[in-house]
Formats: sequence, C-alpha cells, structure tokens
Amino acid sequence: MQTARFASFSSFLDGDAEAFNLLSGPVVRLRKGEVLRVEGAPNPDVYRLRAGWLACSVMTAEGRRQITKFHLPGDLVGMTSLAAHEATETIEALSDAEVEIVPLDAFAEVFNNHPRVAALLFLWSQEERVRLMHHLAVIGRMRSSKRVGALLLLLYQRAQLSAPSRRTSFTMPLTQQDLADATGMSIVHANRSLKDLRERGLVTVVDGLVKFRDLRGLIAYTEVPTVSKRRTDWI
Amino acid sequence: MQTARFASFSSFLDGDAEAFNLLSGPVVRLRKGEVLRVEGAPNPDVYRLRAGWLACSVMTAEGRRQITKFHLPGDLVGMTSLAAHEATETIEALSDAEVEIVPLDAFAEVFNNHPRVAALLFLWSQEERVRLMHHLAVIGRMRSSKRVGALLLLLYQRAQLSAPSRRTSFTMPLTQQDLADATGMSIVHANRSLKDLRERGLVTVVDGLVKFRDLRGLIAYTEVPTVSKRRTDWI
DNA sequence: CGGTTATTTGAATTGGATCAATTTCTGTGG
DNA sequence: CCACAGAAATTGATCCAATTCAAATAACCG
Repeated sequence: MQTARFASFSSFLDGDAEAFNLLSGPVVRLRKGEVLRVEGAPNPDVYRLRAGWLACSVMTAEGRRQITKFHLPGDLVGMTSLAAHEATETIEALSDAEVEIVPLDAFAEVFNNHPRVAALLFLWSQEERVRLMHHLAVIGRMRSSKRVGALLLLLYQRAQLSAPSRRTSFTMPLTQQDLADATGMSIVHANRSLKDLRERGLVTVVDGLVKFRDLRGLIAYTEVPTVSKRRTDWI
Repeated sequence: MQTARFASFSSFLDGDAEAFNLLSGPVVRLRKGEVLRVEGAPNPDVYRLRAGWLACSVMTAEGRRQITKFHLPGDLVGMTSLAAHEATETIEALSDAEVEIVPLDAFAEVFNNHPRVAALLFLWSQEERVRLMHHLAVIGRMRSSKRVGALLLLLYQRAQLSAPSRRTSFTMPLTQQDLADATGMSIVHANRSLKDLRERGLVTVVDGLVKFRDLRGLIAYTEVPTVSKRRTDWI
C-alpha cells in the first residue's frame, strides 16, 4: 500500500502509517476515459488511487469543463465531497487506473481514534487549498503560454514525487483538450501555447512525453513559486 | 462569540460550541486598507474574524494580485498557512475590522480532545475547496460580466448568512479593483462588466451598495449552482 | 480499410488589456 | 465650511490576446 505522498509529512510516525491505511477498501479497475463518478451523483464515495492518473473537474451550466485537479497514484480522491450529499466534482480516468473505495466509516474511525493522522489529513487539505489558490492565480493572472508551462512544471514535480528520477522528462496521459480545460483556454489556443513554448526552446510535448529542453529557463519563464517546507510541530 | 457560520453544520451539538470557542485569542483591531500579514511572512497565525471584511490574496511573480477569498465575520482566516512556515496568502482589511489571533496550540487541543469538532473543521475545509473549485470554473470558463455577477451573488448569499434580511440589496466594502482582482480582469474591464450588468437591468453597484434589480434574472444569467445540503452523518 | 479522435494551421472576429484623460468621491487640515 | 490631495469610478481609443469557425493532416483501432 502506497503511503509515500502522505508520509512526506515530517511528523509522520510508524504508527501513523497503520492508521492511515485504515483508509482503504475494495478495488475498482478503470479503463482510460472511463468516468468514475459524475458531479451531482448521490452519496459520493472517497477513493484512494493505486495506479494511473485521474482528473477531477466541474462543469459550468453552459457545459464547459474546468479541470480542478489531476491525481497521481497515492492520492486520496474526492474528499471535497465528504460534506455533501451529491458529488461536487466529476472524476474520470486519464489512463487505465485502479482505485480503492474508502468507506466513510474509516474517516470516522481515524478522527475518533487517531487524532494525529486526522490532523495530518486536515493539513493535507490545507495544502490542497493552497494549490487551488495558486491555480487560481495562474489562470486569473498569467498569459496563456505561462499557464501551460506552469501546469507542465507542476505535473512534473508531482510525477517526480511518485517516481523520482534524474531525467528531465516524463510521460503524462493528458490530451491538449485536458490541458486547455485545466488552464482555462480553448484547445486551439492550448495548441498554440505549446507551440510557443516549443519555439522558445523550453519544453516539447509529443504524444504524452514531456521533454524539458531548458528546465531552468521554463521555471524562470513561468515564475512558479518555490515550494516551502512544512510545519507540523503543533500537532 | 460568533459561531453561527460554524454551527450551520447540522450535527453541531451544544458541547461543540464550547470546544469551537477554544479557537480564540487576543484581539487585534484593523483599519480599512491595513494589511494583517503578507504572503511569505514567517510563522503565520490563524485568525478569527469578529467584525468587518477581509480579503485573502496571492501575488504572481509579476506582482499581479489574485484575490482568492473574501472573509465575513465569523470566519476562521488563514488556515491554509497552517502547514507552512511562511504565510501562503496576504490578508488585508477591506473595512475597519476586528480579529482574534488563534494560537496553534488551540488546534492541537481540538484535534486531540474534540474529534467531532476536528472533523467539522475538516469538513469546513472541504467546503472551502469546493468554493475554490467553483471560483476556478468561473474565472476559467465564464465571460467577464458573468464572472462579476456570480461574485456579487456569492457575496450576497454569504452576507445573508451573517445578517439575514429579506431585502435584495447589501453593502460591501469592495472597490472595483478588488472585484477585478477576484475575477481575473483589469479594473477597466470590471467597470465595463458592471456597466453591462446594469444595462441588462440585473444589478447596480453604487458606492458599495449592491442592489439586485432582477435577482432571478441574475441567477439565471450567471448560472451559479444551487447550494446543496450537507452530509455529516459519518462523524 | 473506414470511422473516430487528436493535432495542427489559417482566417475572421470578439474579448479584454492598456494607455490616457475626465469626473466623482473622501478624508484631511486650515 | 471650504480647499485640496489622493483615491475611485467612468469613458474613449487603440492594440493585442484568445476564441470561433473551418479545414487539413496524422494516428489509432476494430
């Protein structure tokens, strides 16, 4: 069972992993493109992603899709619906994937009997909020090619966490439509933004393979903030 | 001590209010425009807003401001920085305001000894994530005047929660610059979006007074989703 | 091979930003 | 109470960014 993402909290102790693994359940296998659940579906579950990539999205009334989060193995998925009777987000598989269905009881158990782990879950949620805030700033306040570049960098960082390597490339199962829906632009413009990044000699994306030609240059160009360390001493 | 916002959770019990009120501390008074803390400041506190309005924002490297959240009395403010050594957001007063500084110990106390309240805090954070997701969809996928209209409606709903009334108007201390920074557009365009909404006969904003001329029409126009009920049974 | 989905490019159009200038509005001190 | 300075709101003109529509190419799969 994968706990690397969660265990990256410095105050994660041995007993905590055990408690964290209470959050598990029956496995479901998904094909690429399959929808795990749709926004508005009743009594939403929480999932734990074992393999593959997922995307979470919300729809506007006009039927336009906004991707809010990409999920990589190890992630807990769908927690935002925990306080709702209907799912707040659509979850779909970007690649073949494998998820566990986590029963709500497990969360009750963790909060009642494992306060440290509950607090870590809470902190994790705060970090997700920060990520959303930055996503908001990227979409609301940056030009298109910077938006795309920033997204590629973020995905790279997260892919590195799951499967560290020294290479400056990684594969991702996103289409240009996905990139567009995550960065708030049309697919045509996403394509042109990628072209722009390519012509600047920063990144190329071919068939899901992202190659950073000039990683430092891209970081400087997109101006993504450096990630700061965690504080968990109060727990 | 105001707990209305928090007590709106259906499973909020008598003893919970007491535990929730552990989250309090010394009072600080702020003048309109004053900055409570700046993004990047070390050892950030969490605050509880007693009176007035606050805005939370992040900056891009180019120095452009993105407002991520407006806070009304009763809110806990700055929780996203709980897991960080440096503040993740700037907090400033949109009006004269009064906040309490909540010591981190209080959170430890709640998580260790009041699991129900901890769980409610956790759920509250999930709702905040949902709010950010919708904010993202609004900025990323809607036209300017709808963005502004949607923001005005959301603020109205929240103001109604704090101070319910049957009127279809409310006062808010936001400048057009604030509206622009929250909706991801220039101040000039925010002004034109307001003009557009006015000319459609939907809302007018004069001097902080928001008057809905056609509330149903605005809801239909902006297509904001209806808020769904909460589920807290698993706690 | 034909049907589908993804990528790429062009041309026309719209949305929004920027620059500049004017008009309120607000608070302050005389 | 008025004069003034600074902030906020409004409008016009111009330019650039991004969308839409359209169409061609490429890749993929049964």
